[in-house]
Amino acid sequence: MSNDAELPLVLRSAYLALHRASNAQFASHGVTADQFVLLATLSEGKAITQRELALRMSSDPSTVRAMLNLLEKGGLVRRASHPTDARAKSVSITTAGNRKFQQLWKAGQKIRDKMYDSLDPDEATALVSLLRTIADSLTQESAADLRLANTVLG
Amino acid sequence: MSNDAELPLVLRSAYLALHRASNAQFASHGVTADQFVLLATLSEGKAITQRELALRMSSDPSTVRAMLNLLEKGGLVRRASHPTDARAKSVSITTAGNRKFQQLWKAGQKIRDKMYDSLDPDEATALVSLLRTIADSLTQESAADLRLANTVLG
DNA sequence: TATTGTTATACTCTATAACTATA
DNA sequence: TATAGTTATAGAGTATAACAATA
Repeated sequence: MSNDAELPLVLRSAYLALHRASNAQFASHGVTADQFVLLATLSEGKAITQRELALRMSSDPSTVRAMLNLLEKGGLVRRASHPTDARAKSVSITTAGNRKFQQLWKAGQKIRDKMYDSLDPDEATALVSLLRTIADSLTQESAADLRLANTVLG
Repeated sequence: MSNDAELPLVLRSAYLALHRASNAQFASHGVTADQFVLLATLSEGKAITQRELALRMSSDPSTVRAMLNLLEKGGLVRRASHPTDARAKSVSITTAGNRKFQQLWKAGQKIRDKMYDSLDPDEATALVSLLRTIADSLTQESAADLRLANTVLG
């Protein structure tokens, strides 16, 4: 195995460390790390569709639905019919959900502090920027992919 | 939500993009992204215990066991009794496992290329280093944690 | 006493495919 | 024809606790 593997592997181990720490921190609140991300995505207040929610939190509609079912049971989230598109649902966070999110945000401060304290401010900025670049490189269809798609589709 | 959330969220989205791309790429080989990491960890050839395997791949013994059961069924991995510690198992990759790993390595090249091509060489180096720092900050017990443990334990 | 691994168990996230109802 | 969401279903990873064997 060449050292090309370094970046993927360390990306994985950094994320898993974050994910574990978050789950441990949120467990006593009855919420998972991924559910926290969903609540955070809704916490700005605007109602969005399930599809958009999935997109924004790097998930997929089927997974989001399973998560919403759990969160709705706990009264943290609400689904209403969409005002203009009868196919769509309009998902929003409830008052209880917002209260829960505030608690979770506090509970997670220790974790964010650990991460940011380990870096200089400019390093943190650089890291965010580099991670965004990586994420984009993996989600954008490459030129080669598009050529292939055109070939296949005729 | 303050912008403290940026780093955790972009770390998550970069990792999930990598994880999805890897799973998609490896699916036709009948292997998951996480199983690939397990095989990669064993690919250096040396037999290690399940506990050490779990540690090295940022997993836990129970999960590793479930994964080994799957991989052993496929003949990619082998468990033998440990030479000096009768409690432990000695896990190693089989010839078929190594062959599979070579295929997976090739199949994953496209993904690694996408990541590395999006960065300057020095940016890639910096990113690896920063991610390592983050991962360490989250796995090391903090001074505060240790003080707490001492208090609790008396 | 502490540690390695197993067993049993449960839950969350993930994902695909077939379906409906709308657009 | 394409899209939003549901349903059914399956599998993979995660994690905890109780246990046996061994250190």
